[in-house]
Amino acid sequence: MNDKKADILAVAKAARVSPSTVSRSFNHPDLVKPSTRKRIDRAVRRLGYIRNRAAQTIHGIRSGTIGLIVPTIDQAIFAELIQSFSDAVEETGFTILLASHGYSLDREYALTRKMLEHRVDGIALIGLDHATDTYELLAQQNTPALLLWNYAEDAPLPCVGSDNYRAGHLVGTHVASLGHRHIAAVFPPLHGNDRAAQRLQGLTDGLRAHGGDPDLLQRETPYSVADAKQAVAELMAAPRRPTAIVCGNDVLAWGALHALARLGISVPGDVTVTGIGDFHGSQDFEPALTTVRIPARAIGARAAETITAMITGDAPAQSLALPPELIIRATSAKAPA
Amino acid sequence: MNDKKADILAVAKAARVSPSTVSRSFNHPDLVKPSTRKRIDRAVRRLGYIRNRAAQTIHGIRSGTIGLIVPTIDQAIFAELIQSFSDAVEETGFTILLASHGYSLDREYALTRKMLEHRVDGIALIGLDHATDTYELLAQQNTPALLLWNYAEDAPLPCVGSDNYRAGHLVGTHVASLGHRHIAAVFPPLHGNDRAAQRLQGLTDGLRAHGGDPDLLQRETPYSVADAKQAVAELMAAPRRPTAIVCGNDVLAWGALHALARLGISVPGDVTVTGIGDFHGSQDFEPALTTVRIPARAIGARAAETITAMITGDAPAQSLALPPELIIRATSAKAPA
DNA sequence: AATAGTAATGCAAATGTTTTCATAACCGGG
DNA sequence: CCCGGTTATGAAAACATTTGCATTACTATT
Repeated sequence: MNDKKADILAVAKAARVSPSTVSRSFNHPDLVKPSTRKRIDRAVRRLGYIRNRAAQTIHGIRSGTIGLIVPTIDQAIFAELIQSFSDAVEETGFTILLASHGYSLDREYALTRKMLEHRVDGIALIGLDHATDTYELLAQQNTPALLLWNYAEDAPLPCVGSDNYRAGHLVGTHVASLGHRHIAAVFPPLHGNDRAAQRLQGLTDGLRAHGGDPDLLQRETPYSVADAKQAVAELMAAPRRPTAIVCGNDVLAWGALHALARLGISVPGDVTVTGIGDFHGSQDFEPALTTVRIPARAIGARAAETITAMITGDAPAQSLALPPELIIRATSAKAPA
Repeated sequence: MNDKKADILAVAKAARVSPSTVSRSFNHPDLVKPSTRKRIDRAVRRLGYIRNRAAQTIHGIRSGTIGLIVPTIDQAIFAELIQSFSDAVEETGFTILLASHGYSLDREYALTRKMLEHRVDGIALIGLDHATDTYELLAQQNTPALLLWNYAEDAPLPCVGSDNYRAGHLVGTHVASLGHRHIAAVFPPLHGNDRAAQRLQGLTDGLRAHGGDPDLLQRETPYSVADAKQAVAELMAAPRRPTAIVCGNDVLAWGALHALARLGISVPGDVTVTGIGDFHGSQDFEPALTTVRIPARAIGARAAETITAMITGDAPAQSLALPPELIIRATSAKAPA
């Protein structure tokens, strides 16, 4: 109704008390007499007053926001992570300031700055690999910061996530132990994506660890079912077909599976396919996908706990490893003779 | 380095100018002499000063944030929408304050309040169906508000999206025109989800419009591949099998397709399957999914344009309809005789 | 060299809260 | 009825900026 937005002074006047009392009635209700509190509440409702967090924030009071900077939102797995992080964080009253940088570490730096301008109470980044500027900025501003998704003992900041090297290693040994020797790796671009790079490294080490020196064909593919499908179709058209296709993530694996279905190639009879991630849907794919489970929901939830604890100072910053787990389903089998 | 965070006064002192000049050097650089600007910049860098948007905001300056409240993030289609909205919005310098309410309109109201406390410059909600409290709040605070995803002429606020009734209608007439008479509708829960409800209504109207009174079996299923797969498996075990399964969205359709693959039922030979949404991956599914395209990316981008225009006052608020489009691929065919 | 005009800067008030300290109101006991 | 002790409230300073107005410093013109 009123053109000007109601402020605490207007409420005070309407309730015939001082601004201080109104403020107290919000922040320390027990300090104000129930009857006046009621009067204030009525005034608040009548004027449609909404507290101004910006004004509180300049008093050193927490802004109630946590910055979350991700490479991209539009990916099954990050969506799941963001969801669980956001849920857990909201429970403690925080709101998320979200931004995505599209795998550019420079943009990530700029976004981090912007988050700090907004005086977020904490900030979470995906992965371990960030611009040194970003690390310096975070260190200097001493805003609680947390790395999500990856885990490494020697990370420069506390981190909550899975060891992606280990995830790759798990599929490497699995595939090698099934006797596969001609293997194609279908991975997303490695640039600015430490997760993928580590998985690939783990994979090759895992394959080698099992003895022999398997023939590993590497194939870089954008993150999409369509691209993976296309890539695998080409792969199978080549003279020397791989007997196993290991994919950098489940989406790529889905693409591979569709390509093979289209070509009438039997999975896992003729070729083995594996993913990494265990996204929604992989379990119920036909055939069900063998993959490595990265516990996205758990990571989001635990990360939220960790960062809120860092903010409130309730607990010291503490890294947390949520181990990946090999899940053998119906797309992997012994290599054909 | 410094324990206390640097403020504009510290910068002013370090650059031996007044705070006003520092402020101006940020906001109206043309008003300050290049040489002093340089001096200030050096001081800023040396002290690691970061502007405090909270302090600016209480001057009526925009907060530079836009609130986005969605039912859930962890869904292919919303993730895509959030991504494109966020990209477009970031381009104009805004940052997104994100929250999800899990299909509870009460929580949505509470979140809206919280966003207003943060003094977002604008606020976007998904769908047309909201608590009257929410509408009143928005009206009273006269914060620019926008409804995303759905389109309706008579919406109580400007909206940018697709007509979901029409989307349902498109598949209804398509399926009916193929001669199907025994049809199963696999839809998510309708409660608090006007999109799904409108699609279903459109579907039944579309089916009827084509003459005859087809036998429509309705089946409510949570939003997941697993649940849909299960539901369709049960559906096909029943004595009287449907010849077409129309799904409320593509994820459900994927589940249906997997169930049918598992049962060895031919698609589209024995049964037709349709989705709604045209998510990433539907095109490359094997067989490729017949669906209705809801242009999520376009909606996000146009919505971002619209709301930033509302905020800056550059253009009057304007609803925008992005029409859904029937995409016939490989999962739909004439009903078997 | 004085002056007008402009460019650059500083001063101080204002923004919407919270909080410390001070004061006023109240309550029961002597 | 007064007094000590709570309990409830108010006044004013503080928070980190921006901005209108005033002032100072230049520049160019006469």
